[in-house]
Amino acid sequence: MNAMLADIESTADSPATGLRSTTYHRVRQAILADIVSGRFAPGARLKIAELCKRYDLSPMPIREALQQLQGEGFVIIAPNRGASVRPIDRAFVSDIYEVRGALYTIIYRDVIATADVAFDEAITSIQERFDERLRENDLAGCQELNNQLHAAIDARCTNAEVARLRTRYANMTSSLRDIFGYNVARVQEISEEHWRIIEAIRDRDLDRAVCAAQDHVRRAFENISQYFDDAKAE
Amino acid sequence: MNAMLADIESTADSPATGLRSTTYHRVRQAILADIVSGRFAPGARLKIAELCKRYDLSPMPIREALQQLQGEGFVIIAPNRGASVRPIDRAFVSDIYEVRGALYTIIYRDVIATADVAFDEAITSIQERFDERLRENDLAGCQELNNQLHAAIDARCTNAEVARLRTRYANMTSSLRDIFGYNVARVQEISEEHWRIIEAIRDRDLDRAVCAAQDHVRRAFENISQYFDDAKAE
DNA sequence: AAGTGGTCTAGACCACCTT
DNA sequence: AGGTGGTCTAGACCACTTA
Repeated sequence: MNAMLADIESTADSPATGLRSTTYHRVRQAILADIVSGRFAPGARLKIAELCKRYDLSPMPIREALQQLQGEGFVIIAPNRGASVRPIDRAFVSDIYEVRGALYTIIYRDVIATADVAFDEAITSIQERFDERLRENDLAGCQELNNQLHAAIDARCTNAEVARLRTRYANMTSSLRDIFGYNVARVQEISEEHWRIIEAIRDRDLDRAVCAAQDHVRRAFENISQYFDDAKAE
Repeated sequence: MNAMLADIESTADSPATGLRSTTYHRVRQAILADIVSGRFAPGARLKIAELCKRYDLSPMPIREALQQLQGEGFVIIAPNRGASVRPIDRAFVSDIYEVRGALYTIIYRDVIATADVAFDEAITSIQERFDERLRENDLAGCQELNNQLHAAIDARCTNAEVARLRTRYANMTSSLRDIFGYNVARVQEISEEHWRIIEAIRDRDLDRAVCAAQDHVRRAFENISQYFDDAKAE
C-alpha cells in the first residue's frame, strides 16, 4: 500500500456520509492538493504512468479522478493525448475575478440581512488582529486572518451554489498567490479595503458594501495581473 | 458496435480539435442528453450494469463519463453506492437562478458596451417574430425564438467562464421546462419582459437593462417555483 | 517503423444491503 | 449467508508522434 494516500480523509467535499472512502476519491484529493499547492504547475502534463508510480495504483482509478477534475475545470483532457493542469492565463484569471465580483451582490445581500452586533464585533476583531500582524510584518499571519475574515463573511450566504463556486475559484487561483507572494504595500492596501467593507456592513449599507467588495476584488486582480505583464516582458 | 452512440459527434464541448472522439466522451454526451431531455429524471439511479447494456460497453468508459458529469454537477456519486441524476429541489433551482441573475451584471456590461444599431435591430426583429408566433399560439416557436434572443444577447459577453456557467445552468434546468411546459399567460408576460430589456439596451441604459433582466429571471423562477408547491401539496 | 502513452475489456474483488 | 452492484487490476489494443 501507499503512504501518500494514507492520511487523506474526507474533507469539504465528502461531508460525513459515514461511507468508506474510495481509491479514486483519495487520488482526486491528492492530485487536487498537488495542483492547488503548485506542485503540479498550471499547464503541466499529468501522465498516467507517472501518477501510477507516484500513488502506486493501476491506471483506472487515476483516470477516474482526472475525469472528475476535468469536470470541475482543474484539469484538461485531450482525447488520446492525456491530461494536463489547466493553464492559467490573464484572461482566465480576469474572467474568474469578474464572476467573483458579481457573486458579491448575492453574498452581501445575505450578510446585511442577517448582520447583528455580534457579527459586527466578530469581523472588526478579525481585522484588528490583521492590522496587528501587519505592524509586525507577519504576512503569513495576515493571510490567515484574511482567510478568516472572508470565511466569516461568506458563511452568511445561504446560497450553496455560490459557496461551491467560491471554493472552486479560490482553489484555482491559490497557486498564484503562493507563486507570487504578497508585498507589504499591497497588504496595507488590503487592510484599508477591508475596513471600508466592514464599515459598510456596520452601516447596513448594501450598495456600499457590494461596491467596496467589488473594488477589493478588482484591486486583487490588478495586483496579480501585473505579474502576467512581467512574465510577458521577460 | 452500438447504434445509440454512433451519431454523437463533437458539439459544444470538444471544439474542433481534429482529434478522434473517445468512447467515454460519446457516452458522456449520451448520458447528458438523456438527463437534459428528462429521460433520466432528477434523482434517478444510474446503474452501471444497465448503462452497460444500453450503450453496449464495459463498465470503465461509463464510469469515466459519470465521474466527469459528477464534476460538472449533473450527477451525484456515493462511494460504493453508485451514481444518480442530481435531484433538483426548490432550493437548488432558487440558488441557480440567483447566480444567473448576478451574472447579468457582467453580461449586460458587455452588451451595452458593444451594442450598435445592427444589434438593436437584430434583437428587435427576433422579439417581433416571437410575438407573431405567440399570436398564433405556437408556443414551441416562442421557445425557439426565446432561445435565439438570449443566445444573441449572451454572445456579446466575452467572459468565457460566464458562458460556461450559463450553459451548465441551462442544461440543469431544461428538463424542468419540458416537464412543466409553458402556458400562454406566462409567455405573454415573457414577451413584455423581453421588450423592457430590449428598450433598455436601445437606450444604452445599463442599470435598467440589468434590473429588467434580473426581474425576468426572478419571474421565471417564481413560475417554476409554483410547480414545486403543487408537487408538495399532492 | 518504432515508441510513447492513452483507452478499453474481462474478470476478480469487495462493500453494503437483504433475509 | 446470499445477493446486488460498485471498484480495481492486469494486460491487450490502438491513436498519435518521432525518426
